Amino acid sequence: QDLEFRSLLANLPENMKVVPPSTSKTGGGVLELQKHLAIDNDKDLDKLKLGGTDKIFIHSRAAGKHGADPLVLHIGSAQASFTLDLAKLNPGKVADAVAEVLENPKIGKIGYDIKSDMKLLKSLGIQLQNVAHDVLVGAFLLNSLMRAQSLTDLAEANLRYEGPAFEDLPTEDFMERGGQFIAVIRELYESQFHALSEAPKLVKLAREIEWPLTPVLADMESRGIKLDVKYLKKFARKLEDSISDLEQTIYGHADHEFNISSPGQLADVLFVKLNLPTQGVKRGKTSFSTAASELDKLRGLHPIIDLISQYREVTKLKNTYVDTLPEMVDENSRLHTTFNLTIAPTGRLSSADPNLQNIPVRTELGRNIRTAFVADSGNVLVSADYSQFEIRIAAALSGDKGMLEAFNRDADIHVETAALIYGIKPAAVTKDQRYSAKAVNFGIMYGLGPHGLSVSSGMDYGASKDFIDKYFQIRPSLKKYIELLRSQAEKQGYVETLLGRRRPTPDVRSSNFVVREAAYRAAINHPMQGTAADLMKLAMIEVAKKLPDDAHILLQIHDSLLIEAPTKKAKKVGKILKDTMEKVYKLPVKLKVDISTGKNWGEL
DNA sequence: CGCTATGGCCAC
DNA sequence: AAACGTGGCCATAGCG
Ligand SMILES: [Mg+2]
Repeated sequence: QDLEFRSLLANLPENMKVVPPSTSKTGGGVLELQKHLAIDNDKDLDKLKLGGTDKIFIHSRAAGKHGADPLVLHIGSAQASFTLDLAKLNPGKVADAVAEVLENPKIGKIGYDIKSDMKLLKSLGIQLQNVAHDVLVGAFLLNSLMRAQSLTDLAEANLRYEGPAFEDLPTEDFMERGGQFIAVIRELYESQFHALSEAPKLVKLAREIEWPLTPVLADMESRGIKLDVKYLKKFARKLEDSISDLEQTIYGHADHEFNISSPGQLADVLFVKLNLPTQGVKRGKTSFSTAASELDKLRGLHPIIDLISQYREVTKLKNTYVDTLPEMVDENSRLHTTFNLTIAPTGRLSSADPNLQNIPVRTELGRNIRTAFVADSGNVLVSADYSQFEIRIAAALSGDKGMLEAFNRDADIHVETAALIYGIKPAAVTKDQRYSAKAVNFGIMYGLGPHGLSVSSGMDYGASKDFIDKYFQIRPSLKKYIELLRSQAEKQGYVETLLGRRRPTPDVRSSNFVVREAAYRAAINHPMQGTAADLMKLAMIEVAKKLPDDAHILLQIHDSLLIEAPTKKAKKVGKILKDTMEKVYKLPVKLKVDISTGKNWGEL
């Protein structure tokens, strides 16, 4: 009915369903629909004609995750579009019909979330070449604060589309509206092409980073990483025993059973039943906080505190990782994450379902989970970590002489910072002094203030203020740089990374102090976190090009890459990684990458 | 039962 | 009221 002759179509044989060019009324806007043909039997595949074009538009749907069990492929040029019923068509014949176009590096591919299309095509044995534009990523580059990201959201916001949603459609409707999908993607592309013409840095960022990164991420997600499920199940039983013991001891101290995982019930036990002091303990909306930072203030007052901390650590590991990850492996015991490109305004990737960017490493107990991530037989895992990545970038962006000099002679930046602040020689810096300096080196990049430092360090407010003042005395360029960012956020309305990735800063003009200051801190952090993210992406593209065919990037964790490679090639791969990553971009600061190799991730 | 808010905590 | 940035996910609790 959108096209006004649905009933006519319904009475035609499938292969006669040719819809002529038309316009589709969609409320305020009008979609320019091209001639469209649905193909659901192999002999009609020869009707698929996309020749004589340098761009094609695609969109697809699969029943399974990561492109498994493909259902539909919409594919179109500026003149005509086609819908392939992949459930009915022979996969080999589909591949024969479309590979010439999809694998042709001279024909640019344009879509919405092309990474998903690429994974579907991979499952058909098709390696899509030449990502020319992704309207999801394009919209995000133009406004990285954009949260409404569905195709319908984009069409409504940019094309004045007011028709029915494109999401949550029965497959039948998804197929029937192929012409509309292609038309919306084409019109969003045209709209973004125009908008980007006024932001040449974003065009370059897209062309040199986001588009070439897309196939790299699709490969990483499709390949997955092997999990030793047996090992984790054994670890689960250990944790279970530990949890039972902790529970019984905690109930003993409380004199009754309660749900330790309920912050409300726990607060009741601590502050009412056991009468522990609430002075200096943070208040939440509902009750006194029982967060780890608050339990620290009560440690030593009662043996139950330490038990609760242990209970939290063990149940966190068991519920979030040990019990969950084995449920998510494929038939080859491999885990497939999804790397999202359009969540973090700084340009970082995020990882979800499962999140493989937050696998524990800090505690001995937690590191057991990393041990369960293993190389396939005959292979090893190779990790490559940028050392002090964001702080080095802070030095480069601010041009701070002291920091640049320290990094360029490979000094320990936290020791150097402590020595300057305390006015002593680096060799005389104590562990505590280094620890304080480290907290500030990191904190400054997040817009840390005296209050925050006092809360996290235990120093009083005055001492914290002195410490930060001294810090800026020894890093004057960094202070100036932060002031510049605050001013840019306010006067220009956005801040940007070295490569021009923008973050709009509307909230620095908020009348609410909390909202306004939070916006300034995000603005300060953006160029450092974002430049690191940009350079890591660039490194991934280069690494993927240079690795031998039997070595593969599996994961990216912001400043590190995890690679799976044949044991025999581990050394060679390590060299490629270190060399490529350290030289990724010409900066006034040296970049340093540490390489490590092992059979599992816990060894690295 | 699914959705949302809250408190909490894992990573960089 | 909060005071340190970027994420994702867990259990609990309340609601319709
Ligand atoms: Mg590191």
